[in-house]
Amino acid sequence: MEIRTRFAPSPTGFLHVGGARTALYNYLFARRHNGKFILRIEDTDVERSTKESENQLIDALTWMGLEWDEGPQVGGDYGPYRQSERNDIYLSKAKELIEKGSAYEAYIYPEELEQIKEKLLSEGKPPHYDYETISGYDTPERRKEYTGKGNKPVIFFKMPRKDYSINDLIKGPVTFKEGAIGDFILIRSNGQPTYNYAVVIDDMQMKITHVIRGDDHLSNTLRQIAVYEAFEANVPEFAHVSMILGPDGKKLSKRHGATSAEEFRSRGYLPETLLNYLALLGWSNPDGKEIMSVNEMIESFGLDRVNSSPAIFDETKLKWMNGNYIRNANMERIFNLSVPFITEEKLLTQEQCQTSKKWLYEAIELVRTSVEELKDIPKELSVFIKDYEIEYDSEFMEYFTAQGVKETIKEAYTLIQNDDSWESETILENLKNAMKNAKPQKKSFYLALRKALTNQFHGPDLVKTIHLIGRARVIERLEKVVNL
RNA sequence: GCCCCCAUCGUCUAGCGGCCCAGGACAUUGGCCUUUCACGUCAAAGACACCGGUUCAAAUCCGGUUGGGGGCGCCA
Repeated sequence: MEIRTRFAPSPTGFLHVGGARTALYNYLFARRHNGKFILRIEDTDVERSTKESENQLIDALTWMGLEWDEGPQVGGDYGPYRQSERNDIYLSKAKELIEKGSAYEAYIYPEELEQIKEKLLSEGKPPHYDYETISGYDTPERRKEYTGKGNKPVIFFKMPRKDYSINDLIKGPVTFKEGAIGDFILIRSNGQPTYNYAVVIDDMQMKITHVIRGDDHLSNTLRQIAVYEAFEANVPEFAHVSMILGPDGKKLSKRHGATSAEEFRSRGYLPETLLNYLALLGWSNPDGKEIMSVNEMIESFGLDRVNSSPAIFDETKLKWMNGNYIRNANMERIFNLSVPFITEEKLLTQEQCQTSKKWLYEAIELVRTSVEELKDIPKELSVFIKDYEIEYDSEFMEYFTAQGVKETIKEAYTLIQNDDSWESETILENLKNAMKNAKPQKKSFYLALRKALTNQFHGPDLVKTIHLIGRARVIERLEKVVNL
């Protein structure tokens, strides 16, 4: 049988990292078994769903390379893949359930439901609806009055009184005792299906074999299997992945900082970083490998190695991993990805980036070793670009007045002035030659020189830095020190 | 209140009864490399929540306690 998984987000915001991980696991599982990965948009909540966030979701998924075989944009044999376009299906299937005696219409108002619940709660009883109570409102007069106002009846599911259990692929056996929940709504008064109903209809019709989703849906599973059974349909396998928590151990939310794939993207995270990190947040490769390509993940992915305990989202490791990927990625790609950050910071214009591409390329290649997010590239680059007022502070003077340093800098100044080639190799030669006579302590000389040129004591390779700052500015700055 | 889930270094995890006085990765600390910083590299420190069982033997199995998370919507 073909393995079919789905990722079913509701378009009510950005793509949360938890959702991204769920999508990843679904994708990996499907690919691992040569199955299909389906994207379905769960937009039954007309109030909160927006086309804009649907597009955002699709963008983020595309950015991560999580290609779906069926869904919006690509179509498929089991569409439509947007719940808002499947209303008649939900309605007709609900009618089926009514005929089977598993569901019933109710002519009740939301406020009345609320009252029932409050009353039960105040009596110390669980706030569950049941047919006996709800049908009490179903009188001929009531129907007339209710529909007279243009209302459509709400359709309730009649929850069977029995135990249910599943064998979750991650959690293991889970049993829900009889009476855990009461009757629940299938179709709202606005004609829209509720989540717990629509999911089942869709998963059934889309022939989903494995439902891999967040832990927060575990309790919902009870309702859902009841609906499957009412249709006498096969229940899919379930795999509930644990939540992602913030550093304080609470469910990861916006107050913890960046939580969406988009935010990480805009900070200069590479998609492979996010994918790799998220894969490891709850799953481990059998041979302990940590840095993995998506293909390597596909080859070794299995639900049996997905951890059942919640995980804290640790940006520290994410950052390290991104730095690692930035250093090892193709340089041309890093160049192209860096340009937007550079122009955004107004460090250089788009034109400048292209006309001095060779120079910029070299500069980025040099600073990429110390960067963890691409958004830090401009800051690192500024030392080669901006003009500095050099402060000849006491620390500088210490190095500058050290034995032989001043003379060597003078000598270097002369040699550099006569250097027309301006290649890193010749710059290095010049510096070495400059040291020959006065023989300064290497460290003092380089430190003084660096400070005189960049106003900093730390930075990337000095020779390359000199090369990148450019001959004119180097001479200009050297001139000042020499005349000190 | 009721139901469900979870519990190994600070963090992510390996471990599925003896190979574990618990292994790896990030972070931390120290060394090396180096003109500095970074990278890289080597090393150190650092955990089985607690209490009872079962067993010749438990991080691993069972029960309880505690702690954490999720759910109990005409949200998904």
